[in-house]
Amino acid sequence: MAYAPASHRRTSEDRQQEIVEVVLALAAERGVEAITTALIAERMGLTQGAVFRHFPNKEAIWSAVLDWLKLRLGALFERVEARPVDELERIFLGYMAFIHAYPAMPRLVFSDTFHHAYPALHTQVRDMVAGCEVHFRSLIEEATTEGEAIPGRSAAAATLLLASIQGLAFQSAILNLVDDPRLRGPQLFALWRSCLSR
Amino acid sequence: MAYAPASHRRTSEDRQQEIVEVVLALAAERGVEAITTALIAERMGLTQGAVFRHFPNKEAIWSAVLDWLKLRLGALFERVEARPVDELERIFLGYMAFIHAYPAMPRLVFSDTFHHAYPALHTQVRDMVAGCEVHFRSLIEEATTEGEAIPGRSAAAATLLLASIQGLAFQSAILNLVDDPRLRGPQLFALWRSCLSR
DNA sequence: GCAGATAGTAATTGATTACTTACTTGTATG
DNA sequence: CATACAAGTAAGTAATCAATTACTATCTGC
Repeated sequence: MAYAPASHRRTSEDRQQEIVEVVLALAAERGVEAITTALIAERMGLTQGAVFRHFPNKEAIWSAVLDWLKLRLGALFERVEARPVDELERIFLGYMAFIHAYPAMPRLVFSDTFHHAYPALHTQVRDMVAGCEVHFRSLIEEATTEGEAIPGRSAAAATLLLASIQGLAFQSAILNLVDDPRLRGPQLFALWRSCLSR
Repeated sequence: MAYAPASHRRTSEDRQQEIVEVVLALAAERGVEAITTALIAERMGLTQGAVFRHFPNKEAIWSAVLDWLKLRLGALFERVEARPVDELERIFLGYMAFIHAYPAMPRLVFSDTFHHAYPALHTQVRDMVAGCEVHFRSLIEEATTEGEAIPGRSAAAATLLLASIQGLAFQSAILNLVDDPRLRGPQLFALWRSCLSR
């Protein structure tokens, strides 16, 4: 009777992907806090209860969103440039572009609420960030062996690079203090690079 | 009958200060999300309704907490060192100490929830951060005129310094990835400084 | 074409939480 | 000492929201 037409009926797999997309869009538009199962359903043209046909609970939704983000961000870390410093610049600029395209990511990652509500997801995020720093450090050490960076600075340099990414993400996605982080990227990376080799 | 003894009765001014302290402690222990008026009251040995004798609503509580943080952080920006780079180092290390002492600050400031729920407070935080960057930049320009920094880098250098503070605050207060940011401070500042003067 | 299985609805539930209201007690002051 | 006010209680309210339940329509494989 008041049922949606047949075309509205999709597989659970499709709906799961759709929910992830809707959550990313809603987080970008209205923030992480605003995301309720009712709002997700409304965006999809479904009723609130239908959401729970595709995910057992809200934590599972966040987990799927996190998986999606990890997949996308993970692609950024596949080696492209031969020279390690070029590779670091590519990743840095890629991060800026990602933050710009998906403000939901920093908003989710910076959400204290999120980390307290879902300890398992908190651990995932922490491991992701820690892994990123390790990757930076190994690239910097590679640069050191090639004579492009002076020795003994790789740990601090990796921390500085990672922290500056996070700080810019905060200023962009949370504070709306910088409209497009991509514009700041090249200048900032150049400055960071100057403290590597001198 | 079940009333608290006379000693428990205090002035509203005292209670306001007490509520701010309790909120800071609760945010440090259990995160920003966990803070409810019932929990605040419990910590003070009062009933939940009593909280609203001292603040008209929850936004006013957050506003008072923010005022307290601004007062404390503001003190950090009073000029102490003669040489601008020393002054920058003092502020940087002071920030690390503040983050360590009051994890509630980054948790509040990074909270997307907070910024969406209270636009007026969001603006205050944004202005605080923007002001901090301006202050950094003017100190760096001062260093430039004294020949301690090469020209044309003040804006990027200020952004890099501020962003690295914010990134470390995130790693410390949200991710629990670094136990004591004060230990990382000197090394990071030294690295940042090296890119000022080349 | 029929028998599951599955995606959907509609309504409800139970927990949480900011805020209110009516009343009570302590305290300072003239 | 009386009294007015300020700080507190106790109970309740209205709204929100994740999750459940009982039922229904649609698709798919045999």
